Amino acid sequence: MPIPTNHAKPVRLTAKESAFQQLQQWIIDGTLQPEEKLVDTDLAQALNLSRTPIREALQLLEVQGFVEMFPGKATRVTKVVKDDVENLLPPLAALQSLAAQLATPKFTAEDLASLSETNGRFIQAIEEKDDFNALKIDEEFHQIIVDAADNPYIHTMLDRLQAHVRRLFFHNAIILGERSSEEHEEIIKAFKQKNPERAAEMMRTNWVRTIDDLTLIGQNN
Amino acid sequence: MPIPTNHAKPVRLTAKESAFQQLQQWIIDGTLQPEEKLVDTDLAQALNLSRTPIREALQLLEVQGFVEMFPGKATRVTKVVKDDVENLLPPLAALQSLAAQLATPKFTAEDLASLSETNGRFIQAIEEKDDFNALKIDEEFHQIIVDAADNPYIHTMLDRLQAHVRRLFFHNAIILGERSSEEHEEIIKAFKQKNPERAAEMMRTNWVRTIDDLTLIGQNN
DNA sequence: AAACATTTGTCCGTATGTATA
DNA sequence: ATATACATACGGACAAATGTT
Repeated sequence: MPIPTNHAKPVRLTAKESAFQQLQQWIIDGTLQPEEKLVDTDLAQALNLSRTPIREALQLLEVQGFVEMFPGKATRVTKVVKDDVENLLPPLAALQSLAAQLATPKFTAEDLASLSETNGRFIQAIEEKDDFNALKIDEEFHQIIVDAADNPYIHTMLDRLQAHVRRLFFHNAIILGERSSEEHEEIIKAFKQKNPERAAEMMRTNWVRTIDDLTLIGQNN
Repeated sequence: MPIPTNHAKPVRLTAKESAFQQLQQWIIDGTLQPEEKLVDTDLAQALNLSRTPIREALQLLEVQGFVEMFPGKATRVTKVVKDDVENLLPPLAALQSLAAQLATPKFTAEDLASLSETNGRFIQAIEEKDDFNALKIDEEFHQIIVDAADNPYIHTMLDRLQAHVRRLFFHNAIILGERSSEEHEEIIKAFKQKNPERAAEMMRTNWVRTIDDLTLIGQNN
C-alpha cells in the first residue's frame, strides 16, 4: 500500500484542525450526544486549548451540519433524525453513480486490482458479521472510485455525506446487507468493460437497494 | 413576490456573517482577484472590524472553495480555472436532476404558477440580452424546484455549486443560451403531468446541453 | 547563517445580549 | 418586571512560524 503523499496540505497539525477532528469524532461516535449543549470554555479545557480554535472548529462543524449555532444564544450538537437517511441517501446515490460514470475511463489496472482486493476484504467482514469494519471497507471501496473520478466538488460533497452516514451507523440507523458484495463485483465488471453507463446504473442500484432495505427496517420499528 | 420567511435563522446579522457575505461577493464579482493575497489585518481595517470575524469568514470561504489557506504562510483567493466548469456542471446536473425528480410530487399549484411566471421573465431577459439578469432569474427558477424538493443536503450542495457558477459567469466563462427557456417549459410540463422520471431527464438534458455549449465555446478560444 | 520583518495562530479580557430566578 | 448569572461575539495583544535580507 503506497503511503498517501501528503505533499499538498498537512504540514503541521494546527490546533483548530486537531480540535475539529476530535470534536467531529466525538459527535459521530456519540461521545457528544445529539442536542448536547457545547460550551466553548468547557471544550477548551477538555482539549487543553484556548477558546479560539474551539470556536473555529465549531463553525466548520456547523457548515458540515453536525453543530447548530444560535448566535448569542447557544451552540448544540444537531439532532440525529433517523429518517434523515431518506434525505441523505438519494444525493449520495446520485453522486456515487456520477462518480462511477466519470471514473470508468480513468481507471488503471492497479485501481481495478485494488477494487477487487478491497471487495474481498468487504466479503470477509460481512461473513464475520463485523459491521463496523464492513462499513469502513465499503467506504474504502467507494473512495477508490471517487478518487479516480478526480473531481474536487464531488469529492468534498461525498466526504460530507459519508460522515453523516457514519454518524447514523453509530446511532444504529444503518446496517449493510450481504447483497452489496455481489453488486460491487458487477460494478467492477462494468469498469473493466469500460461501460460508464452500466457502471453508473449498477452504482445507483447498489444505493437504491440500500435505501429500500433501510425503509423496510424502519417499517418494522 | 412573497417575502422570504426568515423565521428560522437570521435574528441579527453578526459581524462574521456580514464579513462573509461581503468577501464572498467581492471574490465572485472579481473585486478580489484570483490568487490575490488576503491579509486579515487589511481586510479588518477595510470593513471596520477586528481580525476575528474576518478570520472566521475566511475559514468558511475556504470550505466553500473560494479561498485557500496555507497555515502559517498565507491565505489567497483561489484561482479561476475556466475549465473548472467541466468539474462543476456534472454534479450540478446530477443534483438538479435529482431535485426535479424529488420535487415533482410535492409541487403546489402556486409553485407551478411561480415557475411559469419566472420562466416568462427569463425569456424576456434573454430577449433583451441581459445576461446578468438571465442568470439571476435562471437561478430563481431552479431555486423554486430545489426548495420544493425539500432536502437540506441537496439544498446546501447546490447553493455552493451555484456560487461557483456565478463566479465563473463574472469571469466571462459562462453564458446562457436561448434554448434554456424552451427546456424550462418542458420541465414544467413534466411537473404538471406528475412524471418525476421525465422531469429528471429533462433537467439533465437542460444542463448537459449547457455543458456541450460551453465546450464548444471553449474550443473556439 | 542569523537576525529582521511580516503575518499568521493562539490566548484571554470585555461587553453585549440572552436566559433564569 | 428587575435583577442576576452566564455564554457568546468581538477586540486587541502576544507568540510562533515563515520568508527575506
